[in-house]
Parts: sequence; C-alpha cells; structure tokens
Amino acid sequence: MQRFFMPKKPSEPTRRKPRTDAQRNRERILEVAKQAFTRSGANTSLDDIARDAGVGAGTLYRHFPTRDALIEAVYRSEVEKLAAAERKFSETMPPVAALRAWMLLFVDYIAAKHIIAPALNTFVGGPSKLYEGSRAQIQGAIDALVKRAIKSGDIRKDLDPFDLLRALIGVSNVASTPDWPQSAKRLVDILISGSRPVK
Amino acid sequence: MQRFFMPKKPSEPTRRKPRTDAQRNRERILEVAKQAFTRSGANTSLDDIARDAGVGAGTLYRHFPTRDALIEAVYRSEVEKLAAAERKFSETMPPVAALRAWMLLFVDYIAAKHIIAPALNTFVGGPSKLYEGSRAQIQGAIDALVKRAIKSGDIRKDLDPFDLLRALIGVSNVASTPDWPQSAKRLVDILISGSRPVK
DNA sequence: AATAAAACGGAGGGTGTCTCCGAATCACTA
DNA sequence: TAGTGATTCGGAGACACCCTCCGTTTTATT
Repeated sequence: MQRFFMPKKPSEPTRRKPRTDAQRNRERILEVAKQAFTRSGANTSLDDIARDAGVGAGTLYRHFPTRDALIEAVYRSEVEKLAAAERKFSETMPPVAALRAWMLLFVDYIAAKHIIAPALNTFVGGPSKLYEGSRAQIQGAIDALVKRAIKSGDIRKDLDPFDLLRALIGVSNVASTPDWPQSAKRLVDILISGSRPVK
Repeated sequence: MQRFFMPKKPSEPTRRKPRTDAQRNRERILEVAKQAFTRSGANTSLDDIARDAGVGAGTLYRHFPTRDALIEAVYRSEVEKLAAAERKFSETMPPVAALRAWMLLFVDYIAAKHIIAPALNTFVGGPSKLYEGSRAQIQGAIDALVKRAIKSGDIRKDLDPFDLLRALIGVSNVASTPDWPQSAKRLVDILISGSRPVK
C-alpha cells in the first residue's frame, strides 16, 4: 500500500521526536525558577535552582544559556496576557480609556511579579538582543494603543509610545517605598494628562 | 604654668587626629573607583579596584563596607551639585521653569555618569538605608521646587514630588536604546504638562 | 535488540566577595 | 627622639556563584 510521507525540506533532514525527559526537565526548571525568583529576587543562585529542580547545572544551562533567558521564559506567559489585554481593551473601550487601563494593568502585573522589572530593561552598556520576543510584544501593544488614541485626536500627534513605556518600566524599577504601586498609578494619570493635545 | 585644656565631653573621650595614611588611601580608592565605574560600569570587581589603588582588599572594605557605600561616596559631589542647582534655579527662574530646568539637568547628569542610576534605587526587597544621605539631598531639592510651583498655582496641588522623582530615576535606568536622553527629555515635558492644574 | 543521537549531571576551573588577624604604621607623650 | 599603644594595613583564604566540559545515561528509532 502506498503511504504518505510528510514533505521534507532537503535542507532540514529527518527531525527526531524531541525527548520526553528533556521536556519534563525544562518544565520542572521553569516551575522551580518561578518560585525562586518570586521568593528571593532575580539573582537567586542558578546552581540552587538546578539542584531544587533535581537536575544538574549543565542541564539548566543547556535549556537556558543565560540567566536572562531563564527569566524571560518564566515570564513569557505574563507578557502574553498583557498583549491579550491590549487587544481586548482596544475593542471594548474608547481610545484613551483603553490606553490608561492598559498602563494600569501593566503596573499591576509588575507589582505582582516584581522580578520582571529589572529583566525588562537591557543592561547598561549596550542594546543587547535579550528579551527580544517579550519586548516586541509589549512594544506592539502600547504602540497600537497610542496610535489609536492619536488617530482619535485625544492624544498629541508627536507622542512617542516608547516614551510612555520607558516611564512605566522605569518607575517599576524604583521600589524605594512600599507604596510604589500607588505612585505608579498616579503617574499613569500624569502621563495621560500630559499626553493630551495642547489646546 | 597653668595650661589650657580643651573641654572634653565625658561621653566622647579624647579624639585622636585621624591618621594621614588612612585619609590618603581613602582618597586614592575614591579616585580609582570613579575611573573604574565610569569605564566599566558599576559591577567592576572591588578587589581589582583595591589593587589598582595599591591597597589591600581589607582596606577598601574597611573604608567602604559595601559596594553601594563606595558608589555613593564616588557620586556624592555630583549629588551636591544638583542640590546647589536647585537653589540657584529657585532664585533666578519662575517656578515651573525652575522645576523643568532642574529635571532636565538631572537627566543630563545621569546621562553623563550613567552608573549613578542603578545606584539610586534601593534594591528590590525592602527599603534599605543605603544612599540615605544622597537621596535626602535629591528629595529635598525636588520637594522645594514642586512646593514653590504649587504655591504659585502653576502646578496641581495634589502632586507628589516623589512621583516625578521616581519617574526620572526610572527612565534613567532603562537604557535600552542609545537615544534615551532624548526620550527622557521629552518625558520631562510630558510630566510637567501633566502636572499642571486641571482647568 | 541494536544503534546512534540527544540529553544528563556534576566535578572542576575561573572569578568575585568579604573576613580575619599578624604585621606595619602613625599620633601622641615625656 | 624614643617609646608605646591605638589604629590601619594587606593579602591569604574561606565561601559562593558562574559556567563548561565530557564521560555516562536515556531515549527514539530501525
């Protein structure tokens, strides 16, 4: 009987089914890392995380070559929720309200998982390629929100969406007082108000 | 012959003149640290700094028990310049203009000595006592500026000065793109504009 | 069951932090 | 100017973390 063959690109020879233990370890590491980061901040020892996950250091580093890669993986789902929220707000709310709501949500997310904040800014020194994926999602979200608000005429034409984003990420980094979320939310309104067109 | 004695507080017994080598070493360390931080960022090896200063690690740690203490000491003079600028601006410019000018200057200072930025926010986890002195100076400066602007009626009554400060420090941390100073300056105007009273 | 690709794991080398304490240095006194 | 005790120096060393390397083990596949 003639059988079907999946078409293979010649450049990509037969792909093997990924090993189940690899997948399992990857998830275990992510699980442990999430707890560890939330508990003890973003510079927990990676060797410790590996041990708690019942895995050798080598395994951890093979899956996540850098600390940043691990952090990004841990928070990828949160970032996707933010991106989803953008779409929903854009459909159901007037432009400026949507922008404001999203910014507040952003603050909330960072307040909950405070570790994501230092991870969001690239390190001093140079624009690295880290967090490429997550950053693109976030940037896409605020870009869409601001563009819509500009089009509606409720926001200055010359507003750079990333300016807002930078401010948001920034305040989230400064955790000098326990009430910083309130401060951040007040700031959202200042930013919105300061972004309206000059009359 | 009867001699004079300096009156001594009993609680504070005779103070000895500080040793000259201690003073000299302290200054040498500061000098080297300043260069090292500016050149290679804020996580240069402290042992390296000690060696470059021709000093043992113990000496460095005795003078500056933590890395943060050293950083603060290095940038204390810059902070004092900022505080001085506040006084000058307050005397020579109208309230809002003074506030704006100072904020822009703040951005410039951080742009020049980028290391001060990560040093300005307390670490995640809790409000530590680090940078107590410097932070007080900066906070005092913006507090004065905002209070004056509020009194003149050009700024909302309910504006918290520290909200602005947080935003400033924050954006300075996010160095994702090489043009962040421009972004920061645009943001200053957004913040000012958003801080005006609602009509 | 045999085979080879893929993943594992942990020992180990490199680097950074910070302490500890005998040795060296200095301010003060007579 | 020499003596002396307080103060500071210095660097070896204990510890922690990062990350790699490679012999061993597991797995998908034939």
